[in-house]
Amino acid sequence: MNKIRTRFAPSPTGSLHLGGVRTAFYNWLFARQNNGTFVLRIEDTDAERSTEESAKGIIESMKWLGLNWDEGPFFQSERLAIYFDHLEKLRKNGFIYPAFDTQQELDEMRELAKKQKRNPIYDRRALKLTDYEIKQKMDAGEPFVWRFKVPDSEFTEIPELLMGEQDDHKIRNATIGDFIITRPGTKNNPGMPLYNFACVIDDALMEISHVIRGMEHLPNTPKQVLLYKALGYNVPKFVHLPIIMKNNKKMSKRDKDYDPNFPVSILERRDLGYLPDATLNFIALLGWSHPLSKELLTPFEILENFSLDRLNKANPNFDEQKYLFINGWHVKNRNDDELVQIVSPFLQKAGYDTSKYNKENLEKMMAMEKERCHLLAQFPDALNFFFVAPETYEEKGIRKSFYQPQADLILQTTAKMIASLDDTEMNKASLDSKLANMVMNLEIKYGIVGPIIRLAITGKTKTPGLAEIIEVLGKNETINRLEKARVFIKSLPPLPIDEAS
RNA sequence: GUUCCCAUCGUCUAGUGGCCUAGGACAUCGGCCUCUCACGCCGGUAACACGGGUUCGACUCCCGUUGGGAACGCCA
Repeated sequence: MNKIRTRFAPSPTGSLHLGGVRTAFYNWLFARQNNGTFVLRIEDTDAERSTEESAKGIIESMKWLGLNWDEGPFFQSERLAIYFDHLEKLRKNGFIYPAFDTQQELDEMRELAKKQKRNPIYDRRALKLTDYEIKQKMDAGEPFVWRFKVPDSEFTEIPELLMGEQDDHKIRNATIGDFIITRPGTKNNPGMPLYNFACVIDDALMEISHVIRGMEHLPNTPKQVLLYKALGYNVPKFVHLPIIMKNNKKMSKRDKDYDPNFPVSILERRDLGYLPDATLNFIALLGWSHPLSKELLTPFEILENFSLDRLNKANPNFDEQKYLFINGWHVKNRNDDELVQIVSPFLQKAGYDTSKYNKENLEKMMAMEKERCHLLAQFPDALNFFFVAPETYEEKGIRKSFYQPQADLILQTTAKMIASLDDTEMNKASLDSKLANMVMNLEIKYGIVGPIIRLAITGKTKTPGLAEIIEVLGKNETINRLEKARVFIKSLPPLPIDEAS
């Protein structure tokens, strides 16, 4: 059996998007799983739209995701000589012909076809040109493109593994039309190869065994099959993946109509605090399922269980809530020290001085918040009180807690209790019992005491447990904040009568 | 419009003729846990688009209808 070789072949006309990630991932999985080879190829024959920056972004994205490739990255712009050799071969063997039609003529043809309610198919007018006419036009320097002459045979068979009938499906050649394989050029200045042409040559030369790509390429496939055959190359197997939908239309990088909070660009997701493993996990599930329906998976578990015959054919819908949920799961399954590494940049970006705390305390913060934060970008807000003492207190909390008649007493008692602690008692376990003791002696319910202390030291009503916060915050800082809150409470105006109840 | 593709809870899906009074997950709604929030746990609501066949039997096979999507570029 021949070796499995797959490829990911994006065009560098923008950042890598989530749909592309799935294509890349499936190709990567299939290659890795079969001990095959995964090739990265940048399809940059469109000089106008391609940018070096995009290519770099794609490569950076692939690395960040951990989708390592074995060969490449190849750039099509560096392989032009190869394409022109093949062009010459096709020309010699009579598979292609030059067409001098102008843009306007083509537009008119399309217009007419639309009016006649049929598919716009080239009418082969250029084929009627005599050799003499062609020579004259070429010598005169008229620009032309090369068109592939679709054979008269009735069908083109596509070796498609996923879509369509179980048997290879067949496309009627009459519906294909003589397609263009090069951009306009002149006799001495050949035009750049077009997608269908360059792609086939590269896939053939790189001995790609399985072309796994989005469904939008299905209509290109019969043309490409024809090209493989004309060139005398083996036709690979094709797998056309259903299209990922968002709000009932194709999720696309060209669609400028999307919510900036939910970017399609993978690098932008990374900057929002989505994890590579989570992204791969979520995206893998858009069209594939684990044999035991497991859904929270590491890349390794996906690799172990992936198979082409568990692919789904219907277009999946991109569900942000599920992506977020899966990200949250991966966040809370990270080790605390790993989290310190990846979360610290987010804290620093928010202006917090992480050097205020040692590694151990930073890890404790991660432990406190990792079950609460689904995105890395949520950590700064969640941990802000560790870096900045509260300036204000949550309005709701003030009414509910600080207006309690015993509030000042509670804070005073807490401050005294903390002050009495020696360093060996500044840990979660003893703090928990000291706090419980104190509450017992106070003869007030923890449900009242807790929120008051919490508000005083964090300014917030929703935080992790008190003991762990105090442990990390330290003795002096905690006492300072308690005293500051007491001052604040004393300055509080009396509660309006109608709210006093 | 033409060609092609697709069709199970709101969403992602399991299901390859009897195991299905259709399973799981997200979301949602109750409850438990609890110093708050979150996590976690328990439970509820919720789907085989429709119509014909084939068959002893159809979510599963066939045909049609309807619905959705993609392509129709001298982009990839």
